[in-house]
Amino acid sequence: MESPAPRRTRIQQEKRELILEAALEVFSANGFRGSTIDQIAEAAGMSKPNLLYYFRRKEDIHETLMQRLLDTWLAPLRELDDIGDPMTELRSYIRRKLEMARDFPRESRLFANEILQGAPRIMPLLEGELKTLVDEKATVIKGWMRAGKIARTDPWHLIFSIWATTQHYADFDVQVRAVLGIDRGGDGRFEDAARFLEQLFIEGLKPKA
Amino acid sequence: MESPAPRRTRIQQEKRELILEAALEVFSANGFRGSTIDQIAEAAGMSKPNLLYYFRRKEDIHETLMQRLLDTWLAPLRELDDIGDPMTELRSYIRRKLEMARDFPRESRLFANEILQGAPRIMPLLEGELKTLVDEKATVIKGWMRAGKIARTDPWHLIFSIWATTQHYADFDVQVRAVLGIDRGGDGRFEDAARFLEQLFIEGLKPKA
DNA sequence: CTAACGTTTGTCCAACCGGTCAAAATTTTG
DNA sequence: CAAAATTTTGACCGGTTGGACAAACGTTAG
Repeated sequence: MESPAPRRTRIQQEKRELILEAALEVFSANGFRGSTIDQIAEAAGMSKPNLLYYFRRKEDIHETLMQRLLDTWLAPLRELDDIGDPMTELRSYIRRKLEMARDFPRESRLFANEILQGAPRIMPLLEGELKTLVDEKATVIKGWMRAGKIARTDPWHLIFSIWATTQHYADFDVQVRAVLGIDRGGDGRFEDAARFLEQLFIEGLKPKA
Repeated sequence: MESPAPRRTRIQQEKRELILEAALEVFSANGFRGSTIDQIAEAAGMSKPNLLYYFRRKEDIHETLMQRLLDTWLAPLRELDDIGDPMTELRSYIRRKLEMARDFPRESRLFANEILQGAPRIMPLLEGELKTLVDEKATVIKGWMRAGKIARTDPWHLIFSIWATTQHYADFDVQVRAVLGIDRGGDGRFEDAARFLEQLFIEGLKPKA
């Protein structure tokens, strides 16, 4: 499956890292087809042929980026665990996801771009790894519902709604800022969002009687 | 501002419509830069020069599409009115938005694509028309809160969360279907989503004591 | 010093893409 | 029918882009 241990020098590691950082910047702002190798090379401070020495094809950069992305992107959901108090667990999950939207908006946009285009390069991962993980967590949530800890609803759509509301602040950032205006669209918007989402989900999921 | 009444023949009207329909299909699937005039022309069943006879530049097609889009896209929010019961109004708004995600996913994706790229072509509209409309509706919602009809929260973020959760089912459709799997990812997913969102928002916004 | 290896760059190419143009085909009008 | 106006197309152009390549540069080890 994977190229077996591509044995790389320290310089290669560093340069590849530099390129990936530059590519994340460029891809997330312009999409895959909207980005050129030249742009990435310039952002990484090297010539185009030099960049192509480290990544043979434009697609290779994108692929490497996507693979790394998925791991870190799903980390918060993996942490959602059965041991703590359900409401607390959900609140932390929402907070962590919102923090990721705030701290890693480029990653969020890269991912959104890929899904919007129909996920041509990561469809197997969605149907495999992602589905498995979500199904597993849905079972956990169902347990909480059966135990009367949170209100009964559809766990899958609950997860979707958390993804949607939190990632919205990364993917639709320009719209959020435009609507909030100069005064309310500053750094405080994430705290406002956190307060609102916490209230919405906590109240919306309180077990009924 | 606008070209004054471009006096078009019936054929021109029809062909332009045909092109716009084809362009919506192509743009929403590949983004602006990811789409070629040839693709659109082929989807519209005509040659590239012929298409360029009706729209001089690729950007003109996109611009026309975006202008039309915004009107229909904001219609549900415009309908949100002060006269009815607040909870009923909000529930209808959510339902209408979700129906739009179901019935016009291409429009939703076109819009998402534009925002993701930083909204280069519609920024003025976001800061102008859209912000004005949202501010106006936020005032209405604030009135409901003061009257004790719904819980007190941030009206802007409430609107954002409705946008995010409903449009998610259009923009991230492939992911939703991949995660739900064959059995649960069929046509019923919108009804499940409607039920879940209704519960989340209704319970989450019930006035406290 | 020099051979070997890894790195960097200038140059080039073929494919693609947005858009032009003039001529041909078609439709409309008198 | 014939002239005028509109619509359609093939051929073409200049700029961009992904990628190839060989030569140059630098570094390390014998």
